[in-house]
Amino acid sequence: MKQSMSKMGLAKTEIFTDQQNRISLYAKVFGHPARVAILQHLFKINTCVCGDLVNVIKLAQPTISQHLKELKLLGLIKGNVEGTRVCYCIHQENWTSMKEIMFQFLNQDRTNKEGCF
Amino acid sequence: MKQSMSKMGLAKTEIFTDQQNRISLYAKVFGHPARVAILQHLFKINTCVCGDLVNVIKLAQPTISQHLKELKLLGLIKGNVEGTRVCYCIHQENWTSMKEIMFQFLNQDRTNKEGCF
DNA sequence: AATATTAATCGTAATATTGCAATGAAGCAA
DNA sequence: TTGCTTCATTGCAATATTACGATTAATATT
Repeated sequence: MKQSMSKMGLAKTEIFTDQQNRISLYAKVFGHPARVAILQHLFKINTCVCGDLVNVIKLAQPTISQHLKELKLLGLIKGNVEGTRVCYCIHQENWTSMKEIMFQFLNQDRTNKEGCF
Repeated sequence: MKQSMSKMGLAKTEIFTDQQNRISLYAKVFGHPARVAILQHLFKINTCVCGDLVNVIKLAQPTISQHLKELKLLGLIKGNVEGTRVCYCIHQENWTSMKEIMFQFLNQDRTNKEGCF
C-alpha cells in the first residue's frame, strides 16, 4: 500500500505523546550551534544584546535574525524594541520550565542495571 | 560578494566551539519524537528490545532502524546481535557523559537577574 | 536444501533547514 | 526632508531530514 503522499519528510507527531513532542521541540531548537551560542551569550552578557550577536557570531545578520526568531517562538528569549535596536534576553520563567521537562527526560534511569551485554 | 556556493543548507560548524557543536549534536538527536520514544522505551524495558520498537512505535521498520542507527552513531545506545534479532539498550556510560554536557548548558544562570524589560 | 524471520540498506519522494543577498520598515540624526 | 542605522522579511539555492517500499543479508526453522 502506498503512503498518503502528502506529508513525506515530515515527522509524524500525531503518533507521539505531548511530552515526547515537547521534548523534541526544545531539543530541536538546541540542535544548531548558532542557537546554542546565542543562548550562551545571552546568559553571559545579561544586559540584552542584539546587533552584537552578529559581531560575536560570524553569521550574516538575516541568519542571526532567523535563529532569534525560532528561539523567541519557543518562548526561550524575549525581545524588546528600543529605538532602532532590539534588545534580547533570556525568558527566565520559560527557561526554567523547559529545564524541568528536559531534566525529567535526561534523568531517566534504568531500574535494572543489567545491560543487554 | 557571493557565498561559496558549495555548502549551502549546511550548518557552519567551523565557526563554533567544540562544546557548542557537541551540545547541538546531542540536542539534534533528541529533536525527533521517535528517538525520544525509543530512548524512553529502552529505559522502561531495561532488557533490550528491538523489533518490539516497531510494534510500540507506529513507524515502519526501516524508519525505526534508521533512528536506531543515529542513536547508535552518537553512542547513546548499544546493539547486540542475537540470532536474527538485534537487542538494543542504553549505553549507560555515554548517557552519563552526555548528561553532564547538557546539564552544564541547561543549568546556565544569569549573574545579574535584571532582565532587559 | 527450502522457507521463514529479523533487521539493515538502498532508493526515492516530500518536506525542513540553513544561509545569505536584496529589500523593506521604523526610528534617529543632520 | 534626506540620509543613516538597525533589524525583520522575502526569495532563493543547496543540503538535510523523514518516511517507507523494495530488497538484501544473516540466521533459524522445517
